[in-house]
Amino acid sequence: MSKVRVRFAPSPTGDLHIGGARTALFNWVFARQHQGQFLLRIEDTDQKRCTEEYKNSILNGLRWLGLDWDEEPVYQSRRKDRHLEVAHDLLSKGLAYYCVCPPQAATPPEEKSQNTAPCPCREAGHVSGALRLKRPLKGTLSCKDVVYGSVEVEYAQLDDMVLVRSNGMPTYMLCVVVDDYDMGITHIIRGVDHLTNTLRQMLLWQAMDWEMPECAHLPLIHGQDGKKFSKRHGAVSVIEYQKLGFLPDAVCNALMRMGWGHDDTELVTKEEAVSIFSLASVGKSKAQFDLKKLYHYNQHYMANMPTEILLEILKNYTSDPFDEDFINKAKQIFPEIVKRVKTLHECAEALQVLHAPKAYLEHVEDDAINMVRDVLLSCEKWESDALEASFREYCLTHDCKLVAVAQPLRVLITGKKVSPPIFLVMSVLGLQEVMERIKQYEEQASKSESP
RNA sequence: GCCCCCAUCGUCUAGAGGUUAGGACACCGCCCUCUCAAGGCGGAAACACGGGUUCAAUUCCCGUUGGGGGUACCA
Repeated sequence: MSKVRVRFAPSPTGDLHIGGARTALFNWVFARQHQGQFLLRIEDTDQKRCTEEYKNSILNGLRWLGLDWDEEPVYQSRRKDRHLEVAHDLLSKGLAYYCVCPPQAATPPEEKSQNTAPCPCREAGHVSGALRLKRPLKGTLSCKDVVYGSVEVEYAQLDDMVLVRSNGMPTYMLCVVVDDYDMGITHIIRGVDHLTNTLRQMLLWQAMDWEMPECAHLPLIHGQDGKKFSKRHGAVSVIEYQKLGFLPDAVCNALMRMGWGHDDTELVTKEEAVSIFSLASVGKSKAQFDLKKLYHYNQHYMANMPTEILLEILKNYTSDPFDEDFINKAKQIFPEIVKRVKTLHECAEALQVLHAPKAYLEHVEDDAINMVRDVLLSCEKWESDALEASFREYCLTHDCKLVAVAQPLRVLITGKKVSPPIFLVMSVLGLQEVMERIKQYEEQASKSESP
């Protein structure tokens, strides 16, 4: 087989969305696994809807996911002359004809049932209008899809697709085929929503006598209600997931597992997928995007990432100041933080224990404060285990449970009812900071008590 | 309307002509425990329905139902 060349061909009419990202990912994995090329083609022929911003957004989305592409992206809009050249070639061969019928966009669905009769313009010999491809009228068209198997449709069910609009602009159908051919694409991997398009485009490949690439259609991704994944289902674009604090590895893993499975493999990076992926093992049925699972993957990848790297990512993610002292302390409690958070956002929030609390969610009795201070001042080693031992000893001699002192302590130090292990937090903060926080609590408490 | 496609726990999926139908997320219980997590153990939870083929079908075939996609001089 010739060297694998696949492409991802987004239309820059919006950000890179989940479905597109999955298509790109599968193409990327397939290309890498065959030491082939993963190419990009920007389908920007719809002048009205395509923007430079969206194009950049899509490219950035791909970069963020780590889906690096080979060669310069192809811009479909810049290839108009070539598209027209092919169209005229078809015309001169008698395989296309000009049609002067009015556009059918407004045809009501109920009138479309008998819409397959050959157009009279086929033999009329018009010299202008919309250029249509002359399809065979009898027989069946068969597409061998790697995922879906053999898909057949009667030629009669298809129409004579427009190659060039009456305004002289080539259509998507023409552009795609010409570009795929010129780019030397060997495998077309895209969503099943293109299955019918593929069938129609085959006619064009045949008319030009070009060898059709292999096809693999991917099942669609749907939202929780089973409907097509849309804005109603929350975040749709990968950029939004980035903003929510997800890691690219987590998003890729979630995407990888939609429409594809490999034994009991749940955790798989795109790099790992390269060695075990197979187009043939892609499933046929739709998948619903599950946010809960994405949270789980994200927690996994955060917890398994080297602290330094994750801190660096976090630094870029938040606007919080990351001075040397903060980073130093953060590193110490990180192993405990990372078990408790599912996103970068939560992680940054959890790290706030390193700063004095701004508010207190519970009241602490004076007795408890005094007790805590006494024990703390009696501690000789300012270290997590030693601190805990001191408080345990206190509990033993005073016949109380550790939780009875740990909770007031937690509130005094963090202002919250939940936190990472409080003795660890204290050990990282240091005696002075801990004492200051207790003082802060008292000041704040006395302030709110006085009228 | 017409054409095409799909159908395993709530969700993502594994699976094979004969399995106690497996895993993961979520959920519930227990353990652990300074809180919350994490972790450990356990639990509930699926082959859409009806016909065939077969000694045997959830698996193969047909139909029904349900869902999805397409049906443009959009991409």
